[in-house]
Amino acid sequence: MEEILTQSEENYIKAIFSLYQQTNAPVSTNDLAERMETKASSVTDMVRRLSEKSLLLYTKYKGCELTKEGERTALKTIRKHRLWETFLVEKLKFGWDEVHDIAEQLEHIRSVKLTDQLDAFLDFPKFDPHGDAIPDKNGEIVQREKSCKLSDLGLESEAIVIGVADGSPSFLRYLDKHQITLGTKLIIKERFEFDDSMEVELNDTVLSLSSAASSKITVQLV
Amino acid sequence: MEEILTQSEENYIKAIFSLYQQTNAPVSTNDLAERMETKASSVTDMVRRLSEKSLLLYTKYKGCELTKEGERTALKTIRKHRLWETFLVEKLKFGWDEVHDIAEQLEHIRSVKLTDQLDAFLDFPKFDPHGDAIPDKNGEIVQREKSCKLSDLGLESEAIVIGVADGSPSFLRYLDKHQITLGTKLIIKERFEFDDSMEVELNDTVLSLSSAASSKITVQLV
DNA sequence: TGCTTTTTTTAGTCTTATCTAAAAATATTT
DNA sequence: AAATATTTTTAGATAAGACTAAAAAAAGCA
Repeated sequence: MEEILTQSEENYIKAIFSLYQQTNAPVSTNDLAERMETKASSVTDMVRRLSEKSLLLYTKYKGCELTKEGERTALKTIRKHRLWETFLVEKLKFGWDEVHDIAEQLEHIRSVKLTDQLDAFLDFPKFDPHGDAIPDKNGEIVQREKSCKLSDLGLESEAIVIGVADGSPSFLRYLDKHQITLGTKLIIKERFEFDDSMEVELNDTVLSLSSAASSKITVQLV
Repeated sequence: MEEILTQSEENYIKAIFSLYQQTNAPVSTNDLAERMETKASSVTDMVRRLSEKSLLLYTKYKGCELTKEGERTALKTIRKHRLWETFLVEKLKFGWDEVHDIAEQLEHIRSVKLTDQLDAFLDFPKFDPHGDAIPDKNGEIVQREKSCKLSDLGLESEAIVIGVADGSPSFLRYLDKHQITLGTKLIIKERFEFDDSMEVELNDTVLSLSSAASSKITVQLV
C-alpha cells in the first residue's frame, strides 16, 4: 500500500537517511532538528508520525533509523533530486552552484513516469553535477572504485576530481573561479605542514588550496 | 513586495482567472467551489485571505474578481503550466492527454530563472500541446486570428485544428484514436440537422463526429 | 408583496506542521 | 552517588486549509 507522503515528511526521511550514512548509528532528535532547521519538539512529533507509518524505527530518547521501506522512500527522493539537478545543468545551462534549491522543490513532484522519462531523456546518468551517484529505477547506485579526499594524497600524486563533499554555493563558486570542476586533473606539487595547505597544478597553472578546500574535494588517482 | 503564495492560493487565483474569462463577470462563491472541488465555506475563507493580500476584490455576497496584481499572478502560473506541458510532450514524449496532472504540480515550482531557461530551452513556444497560448515573460499572449469551433462551419469548409476547448484525457484520447491532432486538416463533407453531427474528411478517410465532439474542436479556416 | 428556495457567510471543529514553556529522562561532572 | 547539565518529550498554542451545521442574505416566484 503505497503511502502518500507530504513534502515535509519526505524531507525528514531524506535527512535521516543522510545523517545515518554519516555515523551508521541511530539519528538523534537534536541532530535531526539542527539539520531540518527546526525545534526538537517538532522533530519528536514528526518522528512519531513516520514511525506509525512504519517508515522508521523510533525508541523514545534513543533516536531513530529508517526501515527498509523508509530507505526505499529516501532513495526515490534522492533519485529525483539528482536527476533534476542533472537536467538543470545539462539542459537548462544552470551553474552547479545554482541547482540545489530548485531541485529541492522538483524532487517532490509525484509521477513515476515523469522520473523515468526524465532519466531516459538524460540518457540514464550515473552521477549528478556534484559527482553524487544517482539511484536507478530500483534504488541501486553504482559504487565507485577507491576514491579519496584530495587532502589525503602525497606529493606528485596525479588525480581526477570526481566529486565534492560540500555542495554549498559558496564552495562551488570558489571551485568555478579556480577552474576546478568534475573531471579536472590535478597534480600535487607542494604540501605545507604548518596549515595543511597545498599547491596543485592544473591546466598548466599552479594553485594554492587551503586544507578546508582540499579536504572537500573528492578525487580518484589516475 | 513580492508576496509568496501557497499552492492552494495559486490554484484559486488560476481558477478565478479562468472563470472570469468565461463570463466577464464577478466569480460567484459557488462556481468557484465547484471548480475547486471544495465547499463554499472554504471558498469564502480563501477569498477573504486573497482579498487581504490585494490579489482580488471581494464584496460579500457579490463574488470576486482579480486585481491587476492577481491577474499577473495568474498569468505567471499559467505560463509555467503551459511551458511544462510543452516540455513533457516535446521532450519527454508524453501524450497530450497525460500531461495536465503533472503540470499542475510543476507549475508551483518557484524560480523565475527556471521558467525563463525552460522557455528558452523549448525555443520560446507560443502555444502549448492543446493549442492554448503561452504567456511570455511579461505576461503577454499572442492573439490568434479569427478562430472558431468546428461545429460552426458550413459544408465543404476546409479548416486546420488549432486547439481543443476540453483538455480532459478521455476527449484527447478520443481525438488521438481518430488521428486528430493540432495541425490536422479537416473538410466538412456532411451535416445532419437532427443531432448536429457531421462527417469530416481527414487523411483521405471520412469520420463521423458528434456535436459534443465538433463543438470542442477549435479550428481556423484555410 | 410575502413566502420559499438557493446562495453565501459565520461559527466551530479537524489535521498538519510548526512553535514555546515546562517536565522528564539521560549524560556528565565533581 | 549526588548534583548539574543536556537532551528529549509532553502539553498547549497557532496558522493554513479544509470540513459540517446553522444563520443570514439574495433571488425566484405566486
